[in-house]
Amino acid sequence: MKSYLRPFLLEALSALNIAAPDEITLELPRNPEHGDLSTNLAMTLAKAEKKNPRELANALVESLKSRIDAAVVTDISIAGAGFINFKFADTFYGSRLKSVSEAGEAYGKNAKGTGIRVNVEYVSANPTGLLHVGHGRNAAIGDTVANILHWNGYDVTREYYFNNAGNQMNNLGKSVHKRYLECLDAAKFPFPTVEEDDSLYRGEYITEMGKSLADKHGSALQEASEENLTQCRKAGEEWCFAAITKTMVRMNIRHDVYFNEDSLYSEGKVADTIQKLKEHGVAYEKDGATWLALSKMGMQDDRVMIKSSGEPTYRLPDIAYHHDKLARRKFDMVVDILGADHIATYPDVLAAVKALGENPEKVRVLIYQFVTLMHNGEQVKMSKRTGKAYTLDDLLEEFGEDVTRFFFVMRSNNTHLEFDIGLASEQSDKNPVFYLQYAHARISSVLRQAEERGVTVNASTIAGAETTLLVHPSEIDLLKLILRFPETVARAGEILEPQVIAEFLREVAAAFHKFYHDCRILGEAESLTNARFALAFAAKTVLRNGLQILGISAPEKM
RNA sequence: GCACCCAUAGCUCAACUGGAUAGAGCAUUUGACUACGAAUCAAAAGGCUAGGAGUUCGAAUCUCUUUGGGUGCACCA
Repeated sequence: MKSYLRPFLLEALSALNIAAPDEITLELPRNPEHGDLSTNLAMTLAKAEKKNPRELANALVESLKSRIDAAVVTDISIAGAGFINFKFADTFYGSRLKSVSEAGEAYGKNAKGTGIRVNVEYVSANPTGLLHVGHGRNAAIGDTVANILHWNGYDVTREYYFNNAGNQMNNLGKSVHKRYLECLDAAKFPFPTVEEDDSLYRGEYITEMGKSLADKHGSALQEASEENLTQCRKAGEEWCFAAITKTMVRMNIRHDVYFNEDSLYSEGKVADTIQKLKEHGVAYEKDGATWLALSKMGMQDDRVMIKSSGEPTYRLPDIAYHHDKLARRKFDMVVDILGADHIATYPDVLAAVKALGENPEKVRVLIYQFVTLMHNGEQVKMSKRTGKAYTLDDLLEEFGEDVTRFFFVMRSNNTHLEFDIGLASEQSDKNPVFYLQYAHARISSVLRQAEERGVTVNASTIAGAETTLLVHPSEIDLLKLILRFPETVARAGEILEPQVIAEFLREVAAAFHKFYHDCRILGEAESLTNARFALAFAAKTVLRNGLQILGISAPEKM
């Protein structure tokens, strides 16, 4: 609809000698009495043109009426302070249904991002343990955003920044070694309590690793030498990596690139970065440490990049990593998915990237708020002390990948997410995932029955259908939604919010259920049945494609 | 103490980045299966968008401020 009107609006503007604004906003009015689309063009231009908005609107409407086919747009009117409202003919929607069958599995895609290489980095959990619930939201958002960008035509690389260097990894090695010792002789080498050493990892998986090392090597690794600790660390890293990828696969997620942090060191990129920062005058030495001069870049305090001990802080490899993505690998756009606890860290990195001559606007940082697990109205606490926490695997085990993924993206990124365990396990109308899937299964069921009656419904059904027969309000509502899918994908691609897709699909499902309730499909006159087959098939296409973007299955039966 | 995020129906959240009468789901109440899946549909009720001031044709949205939550403020990541 919008794409139908835009050219006419541009023509009308130029006929009136008015420069077109960058963006012509066309909106769906909340109130259906205001027509099917509306624009505030006259109001936004009134000031610059020094005209009364309504006067301007009048001129525009006159000009539009002479250009637009009255059989397609049945009414163009002015309302309120100067809104121009458009009313489309009911038959217009049906006539556009062909676009669904022509595109098929690609319906909803656009080519906006053609030729633009984008790197989406998500999950990126340290290989020091199992993925927990928070990582789940990161994973679901990241993967869905990657899908959304793909549907917008971008050339997408899915990347996992594998944080396998640094202090946390050493702590992992130490923890495994202590468990290993405990396994050899618990009396002689008791595992330290939290009070004694709070840097240790305490999950059961550490004990498991210690045990397997003890089985394999006996007492050979007993000495806490660097060599032995390295071996423990390696074993821990491998174990965690295997566990993490397994969880990802289960969630229907496959990264294209696992970028190892330690490669930044081994390939000299960290050293190179610090060198370049110094050349640009934004790094200096003080008190035996190397600092990033953020105060020179309009920020408050300088921060340490290399500690006086010689170890880098997280900041330095992060800068090197982003510089690598932009300068060496030349991505046109870089998307980072970060939890709210990292909100204060990325401006440093962006400032440094800018100092290195790259455009920080190429980096889009998506911050998501935390997840609280709720059960019977009470918060499920996670315990650091015992190392026991609800893992992502637990959720997948209990609810399956569809429900888990959906719950993580059904709220906008920037709102706290309540993951209601009771609701997720409910296989009923309360559970929004089933609502969507049920609509898809219901359509599938009808199409199966058509098949039994010797009618195969497919894309050519739409091409051959008499769509002018689709005039029931429920049919029109469903048609409108189906046709809005491409612009919804485009919008999701602009704001990078998966929730937009989830909410849209809920609307489509609701419109289908209502249509199904109000209008019979089977057993009507052949032409009407066929038209409704076409509509149902189009709805199924939208649901299937949309669910695919969310990484959720579209079942034929439930 | 300083910075960032948030506050919308009883609960969980929307509101197309400034548009017209703020919308959904759940919960509550009440209706609809002798025809395609009732995991569905329909109806009712529910609001001074936390409080206050400002910006303009127009504010839940932008600015300031008060209150009440979250997060971060290391030579941790």
